Amino acid sequence: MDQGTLPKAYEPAEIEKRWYSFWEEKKLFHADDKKTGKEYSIVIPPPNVTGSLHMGHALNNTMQDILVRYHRMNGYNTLWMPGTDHAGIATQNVVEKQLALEGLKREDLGREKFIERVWTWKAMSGGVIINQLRRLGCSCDWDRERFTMDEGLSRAVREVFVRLYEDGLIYKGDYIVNWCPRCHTALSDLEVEHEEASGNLWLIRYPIEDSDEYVVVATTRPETMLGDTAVAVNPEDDRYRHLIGKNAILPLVGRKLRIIGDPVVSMEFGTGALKVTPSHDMTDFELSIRHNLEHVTIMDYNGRINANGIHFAGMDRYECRKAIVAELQEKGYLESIQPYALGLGRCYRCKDVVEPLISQQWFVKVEPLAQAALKAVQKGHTRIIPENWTKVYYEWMNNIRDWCISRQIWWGHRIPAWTCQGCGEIIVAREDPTECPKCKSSTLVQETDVLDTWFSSALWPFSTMGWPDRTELLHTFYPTSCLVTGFDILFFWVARMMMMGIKFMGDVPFRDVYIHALVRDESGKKMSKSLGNVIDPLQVMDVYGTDAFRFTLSALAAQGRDIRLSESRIEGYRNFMNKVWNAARFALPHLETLSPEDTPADSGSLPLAERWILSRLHRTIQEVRSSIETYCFNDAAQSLYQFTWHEFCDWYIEESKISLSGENQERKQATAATMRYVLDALMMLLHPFIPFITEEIAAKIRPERTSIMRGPFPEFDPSRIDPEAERMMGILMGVVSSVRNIRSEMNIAPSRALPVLVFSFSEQERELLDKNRSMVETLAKVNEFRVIAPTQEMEPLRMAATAVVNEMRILVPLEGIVDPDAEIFRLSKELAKIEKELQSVSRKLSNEEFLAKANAAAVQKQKERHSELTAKLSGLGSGLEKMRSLKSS
RNA sequence: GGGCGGGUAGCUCAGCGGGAGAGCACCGGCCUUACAAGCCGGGGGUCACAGGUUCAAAUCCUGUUCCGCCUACCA
Repeated sequence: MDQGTLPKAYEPAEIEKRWYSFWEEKKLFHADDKKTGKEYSIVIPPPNVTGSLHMGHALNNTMQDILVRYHRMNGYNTLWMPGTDHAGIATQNVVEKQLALEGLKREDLGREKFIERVWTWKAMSGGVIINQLRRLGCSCDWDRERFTMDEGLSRAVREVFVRLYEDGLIYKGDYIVNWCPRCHTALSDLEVEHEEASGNLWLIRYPIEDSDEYVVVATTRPETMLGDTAVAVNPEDDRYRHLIGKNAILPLVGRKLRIIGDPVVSMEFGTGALKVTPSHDMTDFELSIRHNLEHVTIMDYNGRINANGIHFAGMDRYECRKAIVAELQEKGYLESIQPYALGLGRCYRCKDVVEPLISQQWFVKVEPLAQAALKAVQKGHTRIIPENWTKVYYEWMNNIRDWCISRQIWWGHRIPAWTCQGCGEIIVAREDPTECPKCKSSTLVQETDVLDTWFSSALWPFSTMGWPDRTELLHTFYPTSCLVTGFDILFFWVARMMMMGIKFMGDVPFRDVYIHALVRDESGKKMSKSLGNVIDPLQVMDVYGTDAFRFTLSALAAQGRDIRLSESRIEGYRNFMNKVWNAARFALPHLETLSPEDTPADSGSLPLAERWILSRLHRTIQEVRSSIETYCFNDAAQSLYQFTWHEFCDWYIEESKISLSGENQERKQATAATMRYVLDALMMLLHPFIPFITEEIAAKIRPERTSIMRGPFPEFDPSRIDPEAERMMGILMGVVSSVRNIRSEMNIAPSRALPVLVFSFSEQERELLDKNRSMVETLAKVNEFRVIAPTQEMEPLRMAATAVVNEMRILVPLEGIVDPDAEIFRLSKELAKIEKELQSVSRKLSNEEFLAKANAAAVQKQKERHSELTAKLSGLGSGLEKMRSLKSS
């Protein structure tokens, strides 16, 4: 309670550090393995070990922390499972870059040494992002931290692979895949990023065998013609129908190409004739299966032309393109070149242009898994929030293609499959086999490929809890309560967790999936290093503090809309932290006289301001609770901001100064008790959003309490809702505001006290004003406050400014203070506004249909408005008239 | 090509059937001892455009247009 030492401005750095280590030390993040019946659990979307905290992480984890802290405060046994992802390609790339600095390639080390090197790297740098999450205030159960490559999780991966294989859901074969010539690995469809690029459409003449005719094909990749094995046209196409069944001759190469008819060929595009390159194009590959076409591979894994490429062999793909075009031109095969915007596929890791290539890969047959995952959402076992994403989810699940899970890299879970050198048998096993079960040969060669990183991530909700063992943890916390994630990994990750969870746990992995927005820069662009538009969350936290940052993210996180983050917004919420801090600085010294058990009395026996603030507080409690429970974090943040600043600080604290500095001990006590109660509740309400500052203040409010992390979160108490108090405070605040307005518009110095005269028809109102006169006097700086019934003579007031509140007429005598022109101007402006409003209300009320069809409450409301506006109009109107007549006399 | 989201105050965005809101910026006045990172007051918007439904539309429906994102085998 040493308010003297509280700095004037909130200084987050030391406080954040101190509280975080306190929480960890006291094990306050710990979840109990044992089931209590009231459980809440979230598994973190594991960030890449190579990662550094970016805005996406910050948003994602702030929301999780809000949910987790909220539930923990509400008495739930709450688990937030943390960990990191081994991020195959990304991590391998990082370490390879490091090696490159030493002039080495991974091949120079060999597989084993290289992997050792990656582990060393992980030990040194893998904890960075975890500590950054701590910095953000995340209340994860750190003792349980997992890594997708650790022993337990690797066992889960292996178990899943074997079972899927045994169930016939994993197969190996030669298929066309997306190949990254830079990373030397296959990529799944999802790992290819599509972008538009400017290129050309080359039109090439293919002569028809035994004729003078030729057919013109269109291509964006002329070099692939070396691998053509057919020409396809649409069977409906009158231009080409007669050619189907004939042969074309591949220019430069001389190979005979069958001309086939297939409906995939679009008649509108290009020339309507398609060159078919089964080994280097997805569509063509499928055509080749349908029409039983030969495969000619012309490119190697480095993107260079191989021996099938006649004299182009050895060239790089782009070099070859140039050479081919030149030769086609020279020999008269090139019909024309048209500029064309084409879709380019790039590797999501290294951004190199992906080549479709045929190679031997492992696949998961996903359709049955996807159908189950789809049904689970349809049946409501998992809710997707906001709902519109369910449609996207269905769409994808229905059009899903088999998942290529093998990657030709070294860092990852090695595929548990062996080929017997003796008989060729493929062995897939949980334990490393020593001999072939078929021919007993002991020369077994393990698959060199590793699994797609997302394969292990797909198991995350149960592998982290100890599966395949039936652990108590799984029993207690699976299915998890909620998954919080961005839509960018809906397919990569969420969909696959659904499939695997249902398959291996027999239940969905989470009850809710909350999909939040993306954080973009001010102009709406995705933040990326290459664009140079990233705002670094760590820097933001350094400058403005973690709480301010978290509150900003919460306040901006409206469902279904991306966040454009601007620094001024963060600054605004930093100011809010300061406001909270100073409210506490004000309040704390006044709470010293209270005993620990003092609480506000029942609302019936409290002074008006106390009844009012308690009523407002409980409305806020209700709003915050329901907003968090519906994932409307921005609404919760807004309610809290509004209540704290514009009700508690602007009005209640200001008003409390009167009673706190007064002589009435009982009144003083009531105010202090209420203030402590409200401030304390406010810290609890704010805690999930801004955990540090609230802990610090809460500890000063009640030093006997060690932490508010375990709650209790304030309960809504309907008996505190007091519409009458709200109405009466509304009147008083209206009077104060109108006097302040007159003062400001009339250019009267704030230091100058004013006399005020109020005419009210209502005895109850007069009593209210009379009883609370000190509030008006203090807050509006009034030195003489008279409240009278309108029957009494108003004449003594020769010149006064007029305001109307709730049918009360408020007069501020201005004689000798100010130029009447100013008042005439002010009133005219105000009257114009009211007239316009009154017009629209009158129009409604004179509309028979409105009266007949609108609901009663709406009509009643308009009637009330009408009388209020009429009173205002007449009050201000007569003020204006008087001002005018005084002026002219 | 298909799908989704969005166009509301100078900027960033809430609101999504009955009186146009917030933060920042702007204008005027205040160092009123919790806070100048503050206090008090103020100005500012045919809610993209056009139709329709309704007693009533920023809010619901249809169309147009512009922007963003996702997805796709038109080479």
